[in-house]
Amino acid sequence: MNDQRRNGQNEVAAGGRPTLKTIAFMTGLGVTTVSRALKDAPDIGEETKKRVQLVARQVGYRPNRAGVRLRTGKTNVISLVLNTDEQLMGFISDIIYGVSEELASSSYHLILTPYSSRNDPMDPIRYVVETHSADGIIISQTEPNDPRVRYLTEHRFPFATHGRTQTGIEHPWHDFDNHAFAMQAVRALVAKGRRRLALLAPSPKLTYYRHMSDGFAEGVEEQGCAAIPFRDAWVDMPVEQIKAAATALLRRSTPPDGLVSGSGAGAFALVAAIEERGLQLGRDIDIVTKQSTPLVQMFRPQILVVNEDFRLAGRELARAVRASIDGAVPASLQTLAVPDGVEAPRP
Amino acid sequence: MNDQRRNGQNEVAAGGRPTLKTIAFMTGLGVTTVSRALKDAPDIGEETKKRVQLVARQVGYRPNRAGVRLRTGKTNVISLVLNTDEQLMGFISDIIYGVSEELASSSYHLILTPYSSRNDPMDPIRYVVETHSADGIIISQTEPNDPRVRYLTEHRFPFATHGRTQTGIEHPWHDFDNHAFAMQAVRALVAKGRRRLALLAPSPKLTYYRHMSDGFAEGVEEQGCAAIPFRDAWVDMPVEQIKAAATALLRRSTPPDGLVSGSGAGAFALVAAIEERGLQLGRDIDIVTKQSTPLVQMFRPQILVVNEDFRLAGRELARAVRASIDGAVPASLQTLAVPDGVEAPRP
DNA sequence: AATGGAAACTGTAACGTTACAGTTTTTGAG
DNA sequence: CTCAAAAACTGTAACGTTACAGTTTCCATT
Repeated sequence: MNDQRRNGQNEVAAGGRPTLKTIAFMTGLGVTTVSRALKDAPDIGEETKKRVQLVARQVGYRPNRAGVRLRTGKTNVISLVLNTDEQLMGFISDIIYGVSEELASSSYHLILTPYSSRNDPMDPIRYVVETHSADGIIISQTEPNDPRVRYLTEHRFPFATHGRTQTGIEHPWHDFDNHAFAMQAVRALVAKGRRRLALLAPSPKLTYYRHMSDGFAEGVEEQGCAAIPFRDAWVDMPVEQIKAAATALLRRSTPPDGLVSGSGAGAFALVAAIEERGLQLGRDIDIVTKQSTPLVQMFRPQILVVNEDFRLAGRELARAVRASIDGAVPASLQTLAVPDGVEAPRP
Repeated sequence: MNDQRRNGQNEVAAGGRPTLKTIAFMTGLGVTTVSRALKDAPDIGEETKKRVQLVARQVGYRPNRAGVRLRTGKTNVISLVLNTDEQLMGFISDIIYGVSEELASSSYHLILTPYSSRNDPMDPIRYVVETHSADGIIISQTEPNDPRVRYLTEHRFPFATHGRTQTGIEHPWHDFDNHAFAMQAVRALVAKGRRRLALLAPSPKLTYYRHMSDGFAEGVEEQGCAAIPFRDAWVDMPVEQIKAAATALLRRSTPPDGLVSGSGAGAFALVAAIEERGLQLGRDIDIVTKQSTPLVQMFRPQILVVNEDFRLAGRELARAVRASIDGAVPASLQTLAVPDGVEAPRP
């Protein structure tokens, strides 16, 4: 606390952590030389570099982030912007873990920037850009005409999105091929003899709503079967509501005999509605669902699943922002995860 | 990039964000005065404070974090240390959201410090303390004799734990009363006429394993019914394994007629095993489970649930570290969430 | 009119780092 | 032997902030 003695030449940084000054004193070199030696600059002698690096390791030197940040403006931070109103979105933790995994081997720290739907989704974005509290941003829940993408592009602020946009802007993104998923799902259901299909899609304001809906429509067209509209239900609403909508759907005079669910949680609601109605999975009706954890599948082995790997998404997103920060061109930072195909029911 | 013109007096910070210097120039005051005026110091005139604060608002001044951090040593960051190997731990995102909520109104940023079980759980802790990359730490998965708690206490580094310890150290924590949960569960099952009970508990190395097991034992004793050991299965293992263990349990010559599950995911595995065996929930057997999302309950309305609020946990933990950083005594920063009681089956 | 002291304000230095513009030493070409 | 140039190294300043030690101004008291 009260560090009385001023150690003029600051030898070993009385008690505190070692700094460049500490190493400079120990090696008899200048602070600048030490700094440059540690970053392997070309104008420092080989022998000197070795010596400096050895001493740095011995004293456990770690550059002071505040010093670097103040001097260079680089924060070494990546911000993950999240909507904290999400219910039940368990996969968020997988994305976070994926991002963490990818950043672990780098000098980047991961910072979470939350926002609530009650506020403007632009708020957290503006905050990060204006205060420069990170070098790059990862955003999710991308919309076709996403103002965040426009803003970040205009401000030349590095970012990557989970999901594509239709802004016409070339930006870094990672996405799951929901078009392919829906088509595969339709084909798998038709292969099981199902002819009247319905899709539990994502919220219409998100970009991938179109992808999945289009894939579904294309599959139905290709297979020549019927598409039954699934009204007023999206994968990201509370499961009770999905269940209610599914119950209504099954009560129709001509109910579907095949369902496609855009999320694992949604599948639970569908199964619940189906069984409450006295129907039997695999006999009267079939479900193909996306899943990120084997929960549904373990529970109802008859269910058909397509796996979506959110950890991978996290890794790809982190990789993309990093490259973007390093100046890579956006077009080279777009990756699409292609689904493995529909997994057959378990024995 | 190449900012040629040196603006000696730095009026409005050529293009960049405003700093104290900017405001000093605009008000004709000294930088020190501006700094002190903004933090409402006693030796600045009222009139001056008003003027400075007005100008600061007008130009959108935000203190530069790197500057503050370098000068004062305060990072304004709180680190949440997470094990990224966790499978299926959807509630993690709720804790994160809770922490975020609590920090949103403060100057703190939330940073995630991940680690893998393949490494030493001490690594991330040491990293944060040694590099001082945060002012406080939140840790979870607390063990009875947790070395992290010892280390942080020895280093006088502010922290809060999700779960208690048996270290004898007074430290800030938040916990759910798992003892009470287990007792309530037993009573509810007995009230339904169940007499042979088994508990799906957490991993024995975690502190709350004892709490839950003891509560269960006490309830069984109180109600004078039988406890059947649930071997080799814990709530945090893959659901397939839990299901397998549950299946084995139900095959015993004297199977349980009442089950207590320490997690919502675990309950799914139990239901799966029960139904696969041809038993019917609510008729042949009952389950009481903790849940953080209404997934299980919506799916099987017969199930009895006790709610655990992880957002609340996140908020309490954030509050505790914050207070700890501000110098509050640990004993005043310990909160126990008492369960609301067993929720009756839905109609 | 002198003086003590409170109130209001300010300049300097320092936190740890790196860009820049040198300076010294060594090397080798002529 | 000179001298230019390359190699190796260094000091200063600055990033934005705040602690500290002043300094100035003004007013009440003697």
